[in-house]
Amino acid sequence: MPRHAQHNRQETLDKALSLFWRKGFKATSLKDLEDALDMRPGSIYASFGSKEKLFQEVLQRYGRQGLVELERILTANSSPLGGLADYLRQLGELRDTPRPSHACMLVKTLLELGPGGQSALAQEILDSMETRFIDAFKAAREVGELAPGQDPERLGHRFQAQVMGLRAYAERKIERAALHALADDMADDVERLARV
Amino acid sequence: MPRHAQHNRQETLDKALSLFWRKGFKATSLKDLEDALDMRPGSIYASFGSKEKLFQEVLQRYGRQGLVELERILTANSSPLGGLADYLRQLGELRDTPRPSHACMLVKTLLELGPGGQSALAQEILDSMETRFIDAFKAAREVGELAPGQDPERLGHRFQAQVMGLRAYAERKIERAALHALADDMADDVERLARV
DNA sequence: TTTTATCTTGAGTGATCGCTCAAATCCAGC
DNA sequence: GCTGGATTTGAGCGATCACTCAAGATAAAA
Repeated sequence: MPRHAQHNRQETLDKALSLFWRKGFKATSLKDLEDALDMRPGSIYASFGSKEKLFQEVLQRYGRQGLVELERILTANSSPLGGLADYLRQLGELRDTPRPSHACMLVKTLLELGPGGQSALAQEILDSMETRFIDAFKAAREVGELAPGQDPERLGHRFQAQVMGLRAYAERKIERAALHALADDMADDVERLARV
Repeated sequence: MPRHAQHNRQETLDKALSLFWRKGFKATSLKDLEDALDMRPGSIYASFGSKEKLFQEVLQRYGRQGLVELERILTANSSPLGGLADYLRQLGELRDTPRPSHACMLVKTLLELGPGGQSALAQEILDSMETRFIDAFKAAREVGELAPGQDPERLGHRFQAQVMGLRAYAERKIERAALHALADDMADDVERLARV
């Protein structure tokens, strides 16, 4: 009996993701979304409830993709420190590919909406990322790759701050090569943690 | 014959700075400004021209204050690398004092308004900060504090990215002590560049 | 073909946006 | 006290905001 939905939910979320990532939450108007999603306001609200709920769903999607990508890189390298270094080097290639924004959407959201309320989900996802970084440093210690005096928690916080800085830096008008150099310097420092 | 202005321009700019720094450009409405500045729309527009021009003027003020503060810390330390390390350690105290936001207003602006157009001034000021960092590293090299193999430009980019990351990190719900530890770790690394 | 449950439409809601301007207000000089 | 020129006021402008809902469109079931 039912008429089937004309829009694929995942594709629609990807279009919204691109828009929100580029313009931020407040600067993205319903009009913008109508055009990008090729949906009229009624459909958007029937599907997602509100602009805010749509944004949360988009954030979830962005976060899940980011965590998957991180996991991919870490498991592709048998060395935990090497995996973390690879992750940084890959961020150095940010400017090689067109993207809605070079900065991290989670950080953009955190800075736009403040530490409370609406950006709570962004912070949760950032916490997940950081936890994964810390786990990698713990793995490095257990494998004997990391000097025993090093604290995985502190290294994880530090790594997270570096990633946030690198990606915010990438949002500036900067040359491709300079970003590569910056990311490589950071990656080299991570690998320098390995005891020789 | 003229009636003298009722508002002090610098004090007014400071109030606007607090608001814009906390809420960002788009989320700060004229109504917010009217309340915070205790001015009616006509006065605001007579004094500053537009919301955008007011924001630019506020950015200038923020940038100048930041550059002065950086200069103060660098010149207070006879060692260039020590001065840069001090700057980082002082950022570790961000959460000890109440502020409109713990994140850097220039980075918030860059991420909110994108790399083009309206945030051009924010990028210029970030460039000035970075140039000052690079000059400090150059000074360190000339004093013989820095190993000759090190490139002041790259170190400056790296330092800038670290500061951006640290301050974005500080915007998260994080404990005071954790931010101190993070800043100290970064500062120690800068001082470790000194040849022993 | 008709029915029916679901999805989509888009004109229109009240609220708020940045902003304007004629009138009111104010104070220094006469 | 009066007057002239600068400042301040605030009602209100058109545009846009997020959002609603009655009506229309669609396709599977009867």
